[in-house]
Amino acid sequence: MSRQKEFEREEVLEKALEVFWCNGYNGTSFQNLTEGMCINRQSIYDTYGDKHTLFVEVLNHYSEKTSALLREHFAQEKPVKELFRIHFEKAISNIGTDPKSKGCLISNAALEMIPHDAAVKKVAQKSMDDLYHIFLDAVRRGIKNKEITSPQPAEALALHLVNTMQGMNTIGKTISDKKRLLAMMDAALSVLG
Amino acid sequence: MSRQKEFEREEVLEKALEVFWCNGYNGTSFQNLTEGMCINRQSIYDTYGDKHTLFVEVLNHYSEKTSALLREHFAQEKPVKELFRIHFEKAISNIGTDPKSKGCLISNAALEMIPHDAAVKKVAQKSMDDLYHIFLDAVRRGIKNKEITSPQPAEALALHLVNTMQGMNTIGKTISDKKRLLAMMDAALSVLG
DNA sequence: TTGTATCTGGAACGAACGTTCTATTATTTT
DNA sequence: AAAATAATAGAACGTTCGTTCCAGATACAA
Repeated sequence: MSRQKEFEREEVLEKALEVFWCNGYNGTSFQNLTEGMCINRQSIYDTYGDKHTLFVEVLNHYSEKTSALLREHFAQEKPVKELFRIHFEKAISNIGTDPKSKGCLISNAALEMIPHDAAVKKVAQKSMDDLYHIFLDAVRRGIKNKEITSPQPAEALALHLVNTMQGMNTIGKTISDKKRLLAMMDAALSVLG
Repeated sequence: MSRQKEFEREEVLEKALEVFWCNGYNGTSFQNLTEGMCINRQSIYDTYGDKHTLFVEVLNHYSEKTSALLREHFAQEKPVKELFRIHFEKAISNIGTDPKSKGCLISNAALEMIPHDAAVKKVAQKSMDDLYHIFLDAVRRGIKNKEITSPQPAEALALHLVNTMQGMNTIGKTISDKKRLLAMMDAALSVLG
């Protein structure tokens, strides 16, 4: 019939992700995209639609990828509290290391575009909900194992941990001292008992 | 000598604040500003300089105003844990009520403009540091009073509370269920002991 | 080979952007 | 009255934006 696609849809999507992640939505121009994605302007429109459509697809891709990784992480047969500790430590180690301190793409998009953008809000809600339920399952496991002794309900503990993650995304922009962040993490995790 | 200023510098600055708060920096056009500030385009340039200079002044103004209010709040002679509870409850009650869920202007600016904007980063760092020290003083008071029994160091507890505030700014964009947020707050505050 | 679809480069579109300039009117002090 | 500053309105600046159109080169299936 016809010529085949020469680039992998997903592969190029991740390049777009990188560009949006560095500059935000409004801060990213189409020229930034063509340069970063290494394909022609017209090919972007043909394959992904306009800028906003592309951005929403990028958000979805990012959300699904990070959720899958997180599910894998919490599927490990280790003590739940250790799994949380490892996860938070990873997040902290990214803060100072990442020279651009990009943080979480979804949170960045949420703060930049909600409440003006319904599509972005929908993705962000879904992503936040995924994160919440992964944490909630882990917390419930910890309670069942009697690892977690806090009298707080599992739902509240899970949401607290989600909140702690999101908070680190913000204060990581201005605080890069890992010792302080690790001590803070200890305090936040001490809730679990 | 000459004609007097007809508008109050600070008063109009707060109008600019409202506009930036609703739309973010990149999302705010100069036309938005002239309409929102109710003064002429040229008067803005004459009085506040260009868009970016104006924005930084707005950020500083907001930071100083909120810090002063917070200092007042924590100067009250009430149990420290109650003061924290009241403060967090206020933040939560703003989330659902505020139809635009604008959140904290500084955090929004931080996530939108850091790491590209050094001036914004500086203001955000100062603002975060102010918040931290107000919380830290309160925590220390609580420890001295033996209200706070947690073995965690005061610095870690204070940073944890700052982090919880910042986190709420993000998850408030997607979660408006106050019952869940209040339960989360209970979990976060339970760290204090 | 022919038809169909893909990729590329470049030009062009109208619109919006931040900013500057000019001209005019208004208000106050010397 | 004269001088100086403030405020207003409107036009214009050059850029950049997202988007569209076009023409030609390329690749593959029928």
